[in-house]
Amino acid sequence: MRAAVSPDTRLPIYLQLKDAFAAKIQQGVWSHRDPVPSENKLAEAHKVAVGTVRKAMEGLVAEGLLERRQGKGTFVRRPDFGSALFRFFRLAGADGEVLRPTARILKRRIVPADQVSARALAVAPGTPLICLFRARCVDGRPILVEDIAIEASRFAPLAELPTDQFGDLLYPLYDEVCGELVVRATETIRFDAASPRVAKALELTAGTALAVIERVAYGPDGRPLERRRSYGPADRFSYTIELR
Amino acid sequence: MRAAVSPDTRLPIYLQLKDAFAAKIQQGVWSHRDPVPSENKLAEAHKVAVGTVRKAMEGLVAEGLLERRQGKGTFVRRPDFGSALFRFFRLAGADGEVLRPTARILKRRIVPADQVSARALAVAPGTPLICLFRARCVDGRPILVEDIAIEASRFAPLAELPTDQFGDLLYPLYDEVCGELVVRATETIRFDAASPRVAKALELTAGTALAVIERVAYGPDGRPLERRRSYGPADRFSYTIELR
DNA sequence: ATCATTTACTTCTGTATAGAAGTGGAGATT
DNA sequence: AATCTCCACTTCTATACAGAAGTAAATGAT
Repeated sequence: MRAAVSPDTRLPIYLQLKDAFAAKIQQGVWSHRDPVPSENKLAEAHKVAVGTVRKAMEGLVAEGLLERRQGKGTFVRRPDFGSALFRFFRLAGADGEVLRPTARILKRRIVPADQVSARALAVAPGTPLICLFRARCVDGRPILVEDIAIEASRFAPLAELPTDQFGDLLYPLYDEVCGELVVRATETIRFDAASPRVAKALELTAGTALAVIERVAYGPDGRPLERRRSYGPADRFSYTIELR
Repeated sequence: MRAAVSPDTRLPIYLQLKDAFAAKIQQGVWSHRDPVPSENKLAEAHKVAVGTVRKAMEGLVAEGLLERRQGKGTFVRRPDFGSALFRFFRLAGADGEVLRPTARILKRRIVPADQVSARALAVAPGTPLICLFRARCVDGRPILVEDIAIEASRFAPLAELPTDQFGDLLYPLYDEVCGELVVRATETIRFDAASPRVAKALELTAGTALAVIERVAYGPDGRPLERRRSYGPADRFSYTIELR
């Protein structure tokens, strides 16, 4: 979120602290299993008052990077976008149970980035990308298909890994196999008619109305890691937001 | 958001304060043009420390009810949903200028609430509702049409007011003419094919893909005030969200 | 008259302190 | 062995105070 390149004196201390803490989280110095150092320890270590540490923490909590539990400690919150996409689509079982969609890689190619992908991923046009075509299924029926593009050099292991070993969730894979952590994403929703390729994968007829969700996922340093276009039938789409 | 019916002792002071302040905003005691009382004044008035007032304020700022400006004061932020709908639709002028859509009431009826409307508005089925059919236009061309339902008893003046005097924005009208203030809303997006009635009003052919945005707007006491269904052409629809 | 300074307000930052409240383990009691 | 109490730790609430920094108007000098 924050650039955090400059040492940033002249910024308030609590903001400097916040950046410092954010960096620790990004670099994995603060893991998500055990608590981060206590407010007292941090205050002492940085030679500031506890209240200042607290204020820095509060910012990170508000941004969703940290989570506080009274009596226990403060923990790194690891975001889980794995199932986030399915907010958009009604796929509750008949009795309202939570359905765990499975994933299958239909195709994997390595291609040079075109103009659009290059800009989305902030790389030079022509940079080699790993492009995945993936289906998300419930009860064996495809609900969603996705075009995924990641930079080949950052995700080299995924160019070789057998596609049937990718598992259902990509972001944990990115983390474990490539050391790339997704902390943030933007999504844009629009509507379109199904192309023959997508229609076939979704077992629909071409021209059917689709919801298209275009996501760009960012790493802790703010650089885009992945571009993903998800296609699903428009009549299953439903999304609620809250305005103030 | 908060129920705030109970006097709520045993809650932390700063939360009680927050509720108290929220009530002041809702009731219009704190207007949106001049600043609310300063932290010092409020602390003195409520016999608490300034820091406690501050913390209460911070909550309201986070919720978007207040806005602080250093050196000047703290102000009530009046939400403006008037143009919010148009976040969803690309209607930038060729040169990126901001377009001010106009509104025209096409039809007004008073009908008893059906099951769905009744539940959305939290009234008994059969309660008289004012139903408006409205078009939003840019350059004289309809971009959006809306079905609007409000409780006739709460909005009685609008049953009589000539429809050409409604103006372009409804919420200010609700406030000024009926004393009903919208502070919050939820919107649900889905996709559908155009019915003949809507298609005609939008000057499209029936069956065209539409984006349907269903909004329920709430007053300060948390009661639903308005139910609104907006229809626009799907190919102009585009919406971006941020995930964390 | 115009410009600079002071003054009086506001919110913002930072420190220090005290005790409440939740959590979990060590040790005593039953 | 099971339960209870106490203790050491955590975050949370609340207070008090000092000075920084932004804003705007009154005041004074040129």
